[in-house]
Amino acid sequence: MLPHPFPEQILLPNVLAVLGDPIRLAIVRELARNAGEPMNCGRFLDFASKTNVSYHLAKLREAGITHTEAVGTSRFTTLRRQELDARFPGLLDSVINAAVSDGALPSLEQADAEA
Amino acid sequence: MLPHPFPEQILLPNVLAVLGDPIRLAIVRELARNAGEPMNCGRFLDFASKTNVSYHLAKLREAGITHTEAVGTSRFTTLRRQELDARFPGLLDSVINAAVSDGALPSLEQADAEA
DNA sequence: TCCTTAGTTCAAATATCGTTGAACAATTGG
DNA sequence: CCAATTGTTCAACGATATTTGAACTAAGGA
Repeated sequence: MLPHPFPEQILLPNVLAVLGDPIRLAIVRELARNAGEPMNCGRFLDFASKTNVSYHLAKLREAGITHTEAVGTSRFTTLRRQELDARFPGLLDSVINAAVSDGALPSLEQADAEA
Repeated sequence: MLPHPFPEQILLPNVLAVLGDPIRLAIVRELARNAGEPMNCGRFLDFASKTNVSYHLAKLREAGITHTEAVGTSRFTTLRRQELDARFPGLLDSVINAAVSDGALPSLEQADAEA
């Protein structure tokens, strides 16, 4: 459907550069928080505008960090955990762990707890 | 001497963004290859021009990834391993491991073997 | 069919980044 | 003192990246 890089096309410098943005890091943390549950674009509207979230999700997908699938009018995004782990062992875990304990990143935790 | 951020000033998005550059990643890999041995700026001239290496080393230092100390006319740079490990456990290791097995990055391995 | 929902695409503006050469400072050695 | 070595700083340029609003597509429901 949407273009996704093959595992061998996923490049370390690009992955790091794409993760090196607060909004994208917040999205990745949110994707990891309830691992496996696919999330649509609207899930991240607290982080940025609709059009901007779309831009950042495209960056994540093009870097090979996420997988996005169209279902109806929605697009469900998940982390490409296994592929990233195979290509760069331990990298995603350590980034997520660091991001989870980073109070400076935008978060949905609180809003979620209230729901 | 030169300005270095304190550990609590080292920010995850910035660390990732700074690591997300092929030249800086090659420098970090080189610093890690013979861990502990401080290296001067000239050590990296195969990666970029003198002025450009200086620029990238400053980025690494300002992000808190490296420590640079002036000795005579040279400046010796090392990785801030312990501080980074304490702040972001496993991150540096996984990045270095991934970088080591990345044939696309510029390398000094061959030149070194001949020496 | 019409309207709403979900998200993308485009062009434009701004900002930031990477690279270069020239000029500079500081230390070392003859 | 003079010259070579080591590396930084500066201004400039070109290339990317981020952000925005407006226009657009596609699917679903009333």
